[in-house]
Amino acid sequence: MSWTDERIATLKKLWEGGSTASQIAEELGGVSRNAVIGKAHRLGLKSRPSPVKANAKKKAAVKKKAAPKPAPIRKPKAIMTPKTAANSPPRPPSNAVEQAARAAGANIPSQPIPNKSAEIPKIVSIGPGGFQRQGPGDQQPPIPPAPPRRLVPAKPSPEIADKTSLLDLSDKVCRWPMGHPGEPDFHFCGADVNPGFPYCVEHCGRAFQAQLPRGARRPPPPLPFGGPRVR
DNA sequence: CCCTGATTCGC
DNA sequence: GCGAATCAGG
Repeated sequence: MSWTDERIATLKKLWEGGSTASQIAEELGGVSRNAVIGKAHRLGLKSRPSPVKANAKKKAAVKKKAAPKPAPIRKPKAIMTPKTAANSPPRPPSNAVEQAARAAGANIPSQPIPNKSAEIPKIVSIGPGGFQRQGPGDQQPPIPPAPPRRLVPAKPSPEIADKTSLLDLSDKVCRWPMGHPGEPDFHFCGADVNPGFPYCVEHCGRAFQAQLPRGARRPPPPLPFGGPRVR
């Protein structure tokens, strides 16, 4: 079978549609899975989740078949025969020079990723209004021209304007977190605390299982998150 | 073992 | 250009 325009179009469609090479081959008929993959690559379309390529962890000195195969058996395409060619004996690479050259020069990493020496958890300081203060070592010279970035409003966004920030916490306000840390509008409840508790009455109801009154003495409630801080 | 895609290289 | 053979991860 030859690759007619129509067949190529089908290949493209299915390939980009997410079908596996096997499925495509079956759909097209008359071609093997390998043929499909080979054609796909030749067409330039590629890069679909490959089990092999997904990881570029360990460098594998890929040695290909320089192995002298006495009987190059080309089998009929329709037949899949289990192949067992374990070539353990060291084979003399007939193209050793080529391989050496390839190993030496041809394989240059296309991307020398500028590694930022790992990502160190940075301690940031939040200024009034929720701005993130810049530390002495935080300067980033390489942004001289005005970045197309949108400027932060002079006053805190309405979203969090009235919200209780970390710095607003005290023994008198409810520390119940609203939202999740890292979210833009993460804040704390901030309502008046239920005396003796880190939360307001409402959130005490959520933090502490209502269980209870047993004797005169109020048993200590189940401790949430390590328990209320007593100061 | 099966599956997958990637790659090589004789044709 | 084609695709079998082979590799290698899931």
